[in-house]
Amino acid sequence: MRTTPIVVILTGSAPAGRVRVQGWVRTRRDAKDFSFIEINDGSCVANLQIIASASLASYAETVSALTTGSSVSVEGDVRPSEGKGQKYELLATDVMAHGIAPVDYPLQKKRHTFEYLREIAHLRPRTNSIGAVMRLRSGLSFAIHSFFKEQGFFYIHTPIVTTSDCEGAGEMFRVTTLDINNPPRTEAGVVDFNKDFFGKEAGLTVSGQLEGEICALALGKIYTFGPTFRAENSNTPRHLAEFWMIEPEAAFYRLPEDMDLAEAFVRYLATYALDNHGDDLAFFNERIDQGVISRLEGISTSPFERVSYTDAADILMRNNDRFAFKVSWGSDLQSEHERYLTETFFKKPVIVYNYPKEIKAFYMRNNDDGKTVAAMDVLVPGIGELIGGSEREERYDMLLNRIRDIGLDEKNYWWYLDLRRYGGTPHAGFGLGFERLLLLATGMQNIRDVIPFPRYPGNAAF
RNA sequence: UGGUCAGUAGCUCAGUCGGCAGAGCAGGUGGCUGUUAACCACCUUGUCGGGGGUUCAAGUCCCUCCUGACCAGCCA
Repeated sequence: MRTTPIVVILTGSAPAGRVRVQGWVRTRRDAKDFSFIEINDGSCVANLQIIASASLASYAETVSALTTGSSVSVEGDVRPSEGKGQKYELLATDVMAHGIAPVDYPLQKKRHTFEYLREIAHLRPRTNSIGAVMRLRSGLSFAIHSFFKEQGFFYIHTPIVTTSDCEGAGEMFRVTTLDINNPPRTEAGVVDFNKDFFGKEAGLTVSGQLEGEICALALGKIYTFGPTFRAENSNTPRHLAEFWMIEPEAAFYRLPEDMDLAEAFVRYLATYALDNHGDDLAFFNERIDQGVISRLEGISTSPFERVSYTDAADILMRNNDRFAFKVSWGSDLQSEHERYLTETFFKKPVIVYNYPKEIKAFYMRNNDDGKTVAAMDVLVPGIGELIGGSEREERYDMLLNRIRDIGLDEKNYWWYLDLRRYGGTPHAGFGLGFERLLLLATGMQNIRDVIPFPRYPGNAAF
């Protein structure tokens, strides 16, 4: 007999008839002549209630031995529930245990802290919260591809191992096959990376942007969606050492089109979550964050605020008395400033654009005012920076001067400069941190709980 | 990495002024029975994060180390 997912049974317009379900026991309650068994198979947040009669052949040996966490196959007939709280239930004709969980099963029938669940990452996907996160994560991953396909973007695979550092994006993890206890050295005594596997220093990518630009200047519109690594000693609820980033890049786009794309993208994903993950969102709204659905509805329906850095700085300077760090034109926006703009002043997602060039990366396009670059950040309530993007400097001389001005070695960027020499075009793109999007979509507080196996300083178990 | 707070039973936590180690849940036994984190009664469970110090006496005060969370920085 084929197995029926619990989500299919519970969302059916009529009882599903004779079925087999397979999953894990959440709880068992014994009545006089039968037991209630609630099982969850991961297909949805809801459990299926099983009625296991004491007259079953397997009752004494199997049913009465079932504990929270045990795995079972159950066959029976779906029928309308006699009790309150569920539409259907399964009257079992056979209950078979695959594995009985001993009494030291770490997940109890009660609320656990997320800190505790991180210590048992091999079992936490069986919880309602993490299960819902992972289903939504899967759904939004699919939606990302749908959006870009609909918009005519091609999915590009940029390298994980790289020898180019996207300057300013962060510290890289080193990739090497050298013997770290006895590396080859040059006559000067420094480690000789010419003898390393790739013939030079290599690391894990901190961004696919530079390679993305290569492909955009051939295919027009592209995006990447892959793992990204930052070896920063960051200890916050918003940072991971390994995270997934979406980076679209489009030839002939300028900053306004880039902002339009970012806004349409976030709105599409919010709408997708509301339309396709209502049950999981209802769970988050009830148990995690009572504002999450209304926030997604706001994103889905109302335009983002757009404000230039200069105007944003004016707003902040008028309220300087409320900040620990006072704002003046040219200062970088601190977390408290970003959150004031999006959470207090505008109370919705805000796109800040045209930042002072001194506080932004070398590849961003200089504006004609000589002071600012065509950069933009999308700030959202509760998180701060969700997206960072820019129009790229496509003018060869301007880019070369910028590289020299800030002391980078132009030889390391020869191919990046070549793109400007051979048929360069205006182009723009941005990076969106997938886990930060999931924080927004779930209302979860810590980024370590929206990825199955989080990596952060001191932690890469599992 | 800096700042703040925390670490007590398997889990979630209380523990007052330094004076016998506690509750709920989980687990066990019995009862009840269409339950919903089932319910009722009784019972079991401790390296009070590690080390050192002060004291007649330390979960409690001091020093130190470890671990975690939050805030800040780095950014997505």
